[in-house]
Amino acid sequence: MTVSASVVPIKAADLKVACSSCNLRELCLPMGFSEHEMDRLDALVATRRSVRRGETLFHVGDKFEALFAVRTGFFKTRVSSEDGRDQVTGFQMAGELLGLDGISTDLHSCDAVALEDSQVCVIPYGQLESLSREFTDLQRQFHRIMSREIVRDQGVMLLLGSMRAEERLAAFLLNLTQRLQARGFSHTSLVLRMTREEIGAYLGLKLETVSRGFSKFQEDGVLQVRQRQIHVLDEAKLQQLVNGAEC
Amino acid sequence: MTVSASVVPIKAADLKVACSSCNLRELCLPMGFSEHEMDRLDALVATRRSVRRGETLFHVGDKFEALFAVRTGFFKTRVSSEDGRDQVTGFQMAGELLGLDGISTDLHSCDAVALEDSQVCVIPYGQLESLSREFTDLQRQFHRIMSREIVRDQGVMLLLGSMRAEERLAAFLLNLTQRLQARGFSHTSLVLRMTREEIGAYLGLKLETVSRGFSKFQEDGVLQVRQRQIHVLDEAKLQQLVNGAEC
DNA sequence: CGCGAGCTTGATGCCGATCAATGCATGTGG
DNA sequence: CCACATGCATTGATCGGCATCAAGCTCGCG
Repeated sequence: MTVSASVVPIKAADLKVACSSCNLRELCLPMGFSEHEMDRLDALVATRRSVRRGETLFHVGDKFEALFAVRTGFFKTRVSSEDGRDQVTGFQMAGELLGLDGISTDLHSCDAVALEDSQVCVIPYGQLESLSREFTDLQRQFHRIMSREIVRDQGVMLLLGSMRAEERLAAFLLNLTQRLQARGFSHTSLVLRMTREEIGAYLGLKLETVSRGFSKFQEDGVLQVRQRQIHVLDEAKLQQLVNGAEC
Repeated sequence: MTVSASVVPIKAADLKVACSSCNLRELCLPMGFSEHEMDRLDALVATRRSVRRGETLFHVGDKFEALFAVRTGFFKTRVSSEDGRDQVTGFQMAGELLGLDGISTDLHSCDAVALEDSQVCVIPYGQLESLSREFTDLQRQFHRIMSREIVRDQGVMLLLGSMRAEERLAAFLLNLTQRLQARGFSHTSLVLRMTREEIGAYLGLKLETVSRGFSKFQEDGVLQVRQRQIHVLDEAKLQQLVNGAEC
């Protein structure tokens, strides 16, 4: 696995960035752009920022100024209730956008926490708005990304509102493998970047239930689980589990 | 295929509409616009559509062409899993926007169903995009609305993932009364537009649990419930219930 | 080596689902 | 007007899935 556990000594605000040469350009904001548009985007996305494992990219209440595109690494976003329970609202990997929640009130409404040492591209929001008034394709792509997030959220609501523990876990794993596959990784083998507890906080389950789920899947020959190393042995059955299939 | 509301006797496609004279203008898309901008928006939002109670404004898979602003009436949006379980993803009232899910793939990803006879303003999406390239305020307001939807969804995830039945119900009721209050209605008295089953499908509960919740609140002197007519007797306690308060 | 964070596994209990019966309001046709 | 059907809501009894509580276990790391 390409675990870039490399220590990031510099705070890294001035690294040269170029969407046009980024290997995520077909997944990220510039999806399908012409060369000219890509150049303009390069001017917009001028800086990167490094975030160490365990640190937050932004907190609830922070002023919103920019969106962030994950370049390397892995994040979770989370919201909390008054009495301290948190809900993980998503896990973000390379090419995915963070910070859309902040547009609404100019303040972030969730925390974004790096689950491993990560780098993000900083997209100053005011400039994105200006540029998207000029470039239809950028405007369109940006709107699609926001809408996609809304559709994703609908899926999570369906999961949380109507699925049983094992169904949720199966859906979670399939979603991860599909996104990893889109990034050129195996769709049968993955390393979880988050703890059982974080998976539980995402799926509305306790960590013990998540753990039992993994064990059950292993017994049933659906997965091979070794700590955070997961091998999908029977993808079809995993898919059946997501729907209402009995065993 | 798009049966939708085509059965409506008065197709109501040619009614004259004007955001500038709409009493929802401070809640809806044109929030805070200048007179000039309002005129341009009037040109954009040229038609209305009527939807009868029980009919759908759009279905999963319908081509996305326009957003809809609720003018009168009440809607629910819902998504369904393979095996037929549905999740209600939201309830929309006057001044709220429907259809944002469709931008992502040009196809709607949920159903929007009228819970009572309703009217919506039709906002052709292509035109909205064009106009928002010209008017910064429209662009900004539109982005805020999408972002607000994402933030709302985070709140629903928190509810579904971490709250108990009565907390969910209390949160639901408070949310409704607040939105009604913003529209000039009483915040202590409301008529539910949806069945217990629909509330349950939104909150991830069965209708019996919702019913028991109402009864419990009534016993505790928090609510007075008579069918769908609700009176909030103790708003503070309802608020406590939303947080983790033992009672 | 020993510590601690994270994980697994078992025992028990509770919340909400399920099953079932009844109540209540509205509507419809005789 | 009544008889009856229908859709929605309430309430009770029971059941089951997941939370909770409680031990150990594993592995990475100082």
